[in-house]
Amino acid sequence: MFTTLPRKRFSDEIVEQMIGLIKDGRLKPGDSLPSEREIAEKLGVSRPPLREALKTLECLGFIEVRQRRKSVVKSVADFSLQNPLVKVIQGDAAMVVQLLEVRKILESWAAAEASRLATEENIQTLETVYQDLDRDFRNDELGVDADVRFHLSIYQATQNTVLSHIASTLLALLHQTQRVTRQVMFTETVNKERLLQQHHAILSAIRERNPEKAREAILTHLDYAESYFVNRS
Amino acid sequence: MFTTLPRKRFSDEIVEQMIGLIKDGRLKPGDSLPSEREIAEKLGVSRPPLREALKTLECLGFIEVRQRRKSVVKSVADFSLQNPLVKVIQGDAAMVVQLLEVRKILESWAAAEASRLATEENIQTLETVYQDLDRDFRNDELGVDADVRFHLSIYQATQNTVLSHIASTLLALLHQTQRVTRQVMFTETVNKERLLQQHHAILSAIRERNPEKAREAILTHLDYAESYFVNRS
DNA sequence: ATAAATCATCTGGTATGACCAATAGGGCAA
DNA sequence: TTGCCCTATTGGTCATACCAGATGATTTAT
Repeated sequence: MFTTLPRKRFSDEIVEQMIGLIKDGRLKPGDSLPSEREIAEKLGVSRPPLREALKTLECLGFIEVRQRRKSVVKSVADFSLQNPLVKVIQGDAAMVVQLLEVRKILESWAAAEASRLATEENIQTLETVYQDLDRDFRNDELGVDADVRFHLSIYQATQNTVLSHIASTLLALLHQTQRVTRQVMFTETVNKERLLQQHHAILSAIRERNPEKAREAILTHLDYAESYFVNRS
Repeated sequence: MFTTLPRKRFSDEIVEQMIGLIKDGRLKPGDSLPSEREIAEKLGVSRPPLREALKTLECLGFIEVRQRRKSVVKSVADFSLQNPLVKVIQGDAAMVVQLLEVRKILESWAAAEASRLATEENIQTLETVYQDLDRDFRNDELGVDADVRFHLSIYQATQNTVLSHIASTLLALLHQTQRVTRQVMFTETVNKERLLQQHHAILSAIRERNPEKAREAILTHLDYAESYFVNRS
């Protein structure tokens, strides 16, 4: 007779509504949100539930909340550097290896698929990021950011949004662990050259639209990273 | 000289601390947390930031917050049915296909790996879940829960925690969309038989420790699901 | 004695209003 | 024009209060 009313928490409803706005394009990446007080008033809720909703959205990677600045809508592309899940994996060598394993599976497929489906724009992005990586290395920087962006760009070139979203989570996990590994790695200059060359191979393969080559290039790269990590531990 | 103090938000610190407790095993899946007021007092913070921390933990899949009940620690295994990300994918046919694509990649690998690494316990779990699925079907239920558990069990049998965690997110997305698809699917009884047989094939292959067969069985299953979904849309 | 109804208590969800620290932007002074 | 300072505004936090529903023990009726 009567359908039970949802009685959902306000925060969840707000989350849904805002995701809807983002999906519809009424909120675009880069847009900044009004202040919390303003949003709360417009929605007719108080700040605490609103803040919980923002927390959730931050957690899901849709927005970035910055102290004393307005929150901004992120692109799914922007990986969340402060993902708390990082804490789970950090310092756990076994998990780093497991993470690499998962990356091998997904990224080898992504590279092959990107070779087929990448748009000109996707390839342009990859080239740019590669240049950034090259510059970072020459400036004796670790280039972790550029590296993560490079791999993320590959995922995006598959035109698979779901995959991109998962990848951004995975790579955020990577971001922290990388920093330590690389510091050791770069005590030998040759490693830099090798890494750069591996990335170049991946880029070339995708540009040449050669799926098999791209897959192999990625696997070579990840195997190299893994062997280095395993030997170090 | 002086290291800059973190000045992190309380909520983030709480999240880290609780994840630490879970990692250390001092909080085990199934344990119920004290009440919010109690935790807040012990931590020396007020409820709002504490609640934001709990929101984050819920979002990450570590705990489940239930109205008027105490929050409980979840196993990474337990997929969160109310994952807000569901709302993004829901009703978006393109994303459902993308999701299936990602599952093919991960799950075919997982099935093969499970065939190699599954413990006796893992296989026992799979058998039990398969029986549940069979029972549900015979009782004219949709068996979405059992289905999700079945596939999740395969991921867990790979002994890769990172993968299991990702999978639980993916399968939570699936959970909602499945319900609709199946209702249509089961208007024809033959589909039930076929699904059951496909699951049995997967189970058998893993039990026989035959990675290639397991991989093929999974792909057959997912291809079947995809074709059904694509034709329906 | 047992089963059912009752009620105080506890829970999470929300509201309100206040304060803090740090930033951004405008106005002021040089 | 340039550089500094001040203030309004922002997110982060606290304290308190109230609500509605679940819990569990107590009381009541059988």
